[in-house]
Amino acid sequence: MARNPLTREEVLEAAASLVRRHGPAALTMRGLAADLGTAVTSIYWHVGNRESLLDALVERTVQEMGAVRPVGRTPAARILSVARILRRELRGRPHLIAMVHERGLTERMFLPAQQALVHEVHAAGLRGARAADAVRAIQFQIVGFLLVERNRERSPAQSPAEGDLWDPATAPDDPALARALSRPADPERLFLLSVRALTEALLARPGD
Amino acid sequence: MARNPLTREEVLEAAASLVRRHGPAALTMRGLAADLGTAVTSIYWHVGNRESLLDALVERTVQEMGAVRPVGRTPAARILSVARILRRELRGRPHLIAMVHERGLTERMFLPAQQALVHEVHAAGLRGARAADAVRAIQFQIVGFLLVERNRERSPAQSPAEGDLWDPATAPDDPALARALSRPADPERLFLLSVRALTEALLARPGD
DNA sequence: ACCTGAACACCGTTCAAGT
DNA sequence: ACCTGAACACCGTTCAAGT
Repeated sequence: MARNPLTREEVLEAAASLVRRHGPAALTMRGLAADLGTAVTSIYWHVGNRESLLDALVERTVQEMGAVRPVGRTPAARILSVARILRRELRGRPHLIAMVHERGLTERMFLPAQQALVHEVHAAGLRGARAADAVRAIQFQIVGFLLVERNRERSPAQSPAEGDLWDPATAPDDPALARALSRPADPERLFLLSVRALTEALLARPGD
Repeated sequence: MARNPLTREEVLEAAASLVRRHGPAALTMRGLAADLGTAVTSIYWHVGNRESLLDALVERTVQEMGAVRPVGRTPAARILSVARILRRELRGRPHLIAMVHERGLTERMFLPAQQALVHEVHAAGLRGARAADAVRAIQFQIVGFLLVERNRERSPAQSPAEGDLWDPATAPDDPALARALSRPADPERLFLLSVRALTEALLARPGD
């Protein structure tokens, strides 16, 4: 029955794996103890309580999102690459990202990306308060889009579906638009299109 | 001890009030029963169980978000007014909106707004797939921004704070930018600025 | 320093019984 | 048709006791 002494790291690892696979609701202290083959109360010795266990998982996730390396020739292209990188990272950890969001740490998670954006906006020639606005607008745009997209994926069958509302009868004067809106959106395309449009408007804007 | 017979509507009202004030975690079946002065089990007769009670609250919220009346002279102005209206509505029900989001119904909640956006984009001269893209990009932008903003508000003291990262030592070549980023963002200003910039880029873009 | 089982207060839910 | 209390299985957490 002897087993290596339990470590905090083991607890976190098992908990993270549980959350990754089945979401935070599936993480019960008793279930986790069963997974680890220890008494429930041992876990408390290592991580305090459930709340601080979740905090630790969130903290881990925030750290993991730290690396952002923009690529591309122009500032606009490099900004777009930041968007692309963030999208990929986010989509790999849906439950953990949701937990970061619930805890109000979404912004902190994106600070490294913000630094990258500052650099690019600066390279594009923006300065001062105008540069700050551009950085924040793009940051909000990227993060916001990804939150909406995640929601859409997890979403149950929608009723009424977008399609039901946009059949030709509702918009008789533009069947192509009705058709486009009744098809599911391609999120990646829409994402890149949106970031590109916003970036263009923000970088092009001259001083007033 | 006689009291009017409990109704489903009463249960929903009491539950909604509880959630509005203290969030969904504060809604326990036993606590709700105590508020209503009935046995816990009566509630089950009226609403099934906790899950479907929450579903009903969410459904209510989605319905309440139905009315959108754009105002303004130009399509761009009217789109901005839609954004403004949505922002106000959302901010009045933070907990309920979070629940809508958790249930993956954010999109459905915004269908009326989508219809309004279609109308405006159409008035601005966009047609077909291009119009559909513009509508969706703006919709994602608005919804996403509001989700991020809500997160920021609920957020605990951030460490490191934005300010810590953007002190003059970090960005020595643009003190005005460092200063701007170390001040808290003004969300309303940033929101309107972002929507305006994106709308401008999307409406101005000619066919290719 | 680390682990354990027993116990506590709290959940949501079911059910048989009442009127 | 509507309400009730008792009971069940499940939580997170504490604590005194072990090694």
